Amino acid sequence: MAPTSETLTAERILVATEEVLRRHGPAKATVVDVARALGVSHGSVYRHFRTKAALREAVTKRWLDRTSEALAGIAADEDRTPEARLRDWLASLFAAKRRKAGLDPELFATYSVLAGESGEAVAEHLADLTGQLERIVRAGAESGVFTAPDPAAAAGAVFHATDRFHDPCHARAWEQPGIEAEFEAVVELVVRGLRAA
Amino acid sequence: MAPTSETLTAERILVATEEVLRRHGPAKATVVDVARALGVSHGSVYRHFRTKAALREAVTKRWLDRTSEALAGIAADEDRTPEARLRDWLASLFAAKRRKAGLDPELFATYSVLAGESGEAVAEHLADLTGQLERIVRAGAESGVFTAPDPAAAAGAVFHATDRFHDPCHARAWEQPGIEAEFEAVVELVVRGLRAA
DNA sequence: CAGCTGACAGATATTGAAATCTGTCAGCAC
DNA sequence: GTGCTGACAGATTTCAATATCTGTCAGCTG
Repeated sequence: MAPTSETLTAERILVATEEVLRRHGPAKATVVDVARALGVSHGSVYRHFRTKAALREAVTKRWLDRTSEALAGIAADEDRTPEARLRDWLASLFAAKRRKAGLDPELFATYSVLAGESGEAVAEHLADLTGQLERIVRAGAESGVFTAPDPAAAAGAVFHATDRFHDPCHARAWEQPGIEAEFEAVVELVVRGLRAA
Repeated sequence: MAPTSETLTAERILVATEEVLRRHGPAKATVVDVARALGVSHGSVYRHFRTKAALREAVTKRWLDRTSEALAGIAADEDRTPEARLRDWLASLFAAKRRKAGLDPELFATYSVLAGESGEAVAEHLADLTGQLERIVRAGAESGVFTAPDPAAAAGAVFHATDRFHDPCHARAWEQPGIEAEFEAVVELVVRGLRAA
């Protein structure tokens, strides 16, 4: 790593940390590695992040936020019907997770470990995602195509019912044949459950 | 362990293995330990189980079968409505898992590890459970209270939609406050999804 | 003085030698 | 003969010594 002479910023540290995690994996990535990659002493890294855990959590947050952004657009697209948005949102979430897990399993495993450590960042991320779902469910309830006395609870139920297709602990199942059909069947069941009686 | 002079049977070995697993955990339980507990040489254990993996799989199978049996009664109770049976079945499965995980977390973790190793036994167990669900769904479809063109697929969807409440990888969530409400919301969504349109 | 360095203490990880385990099998005992 | 033993080879695990890492801070540098 060329020790560039730019100012050392939190941003540059995060980029370098991602690279170190990609190369070494979560167990072997050290703060010293990150400092070495940046051509600085490891003491300097601690000037920007109080602990190694904080650094890892910041990296995790960036990674999770990237997923949320792509989905926010679908949730907010008021031109489409709530059911179409819901199906698209769930399919996009599943596709994104599956693609990441399939393309670079080691990196995905790395981030899964990080996510397991970063309770706070993950909780925020999940709240963000169910918030997006709630927006769709609420739109459906208001236009009368969904029945949902409590849109927040219904959004949570939809999210949990599709856990198998977005929770990293099920990543191995995403490569199995027939997973697409399983996904379609669950989405069908969930959408039917939301529809106005 | 008293070296009883009874004949060495597969059954006795399995009981001893469960005890060793309970005491030592999955990582440290050895075939030598099992033999020592029985007061025999470890060569004798290999007379009944070809490999350590086979022994562990047999123990896992017994454990899984115990869960299935309790639920089979609910699924087969033709005197009750399909919806009542379905709700009861799902609640019983969740309650059983939660109780086991909460009562003795280490033992539960032990069996979760074993289950992760024993692909074959687990696949059979899952097929058994979805078979029970299919029986309930089919009864509902035949009596007209459920709409399910493909009862097997619908049963699979119900099972996967409730993954969060029976898959061991979610065990930590089962202790959190509000999990009961989450469960109720998902079951409600699923039951509504099955009901005749 | 603002930002960085590098040495330090205590905690954690690595390493390689020694101990234990898995799976086999020739032979003992009943 | 049937069922068990115990020694064995190769693989795996343990353990303690060694090395590295985390987090701090006094002091250097520009």
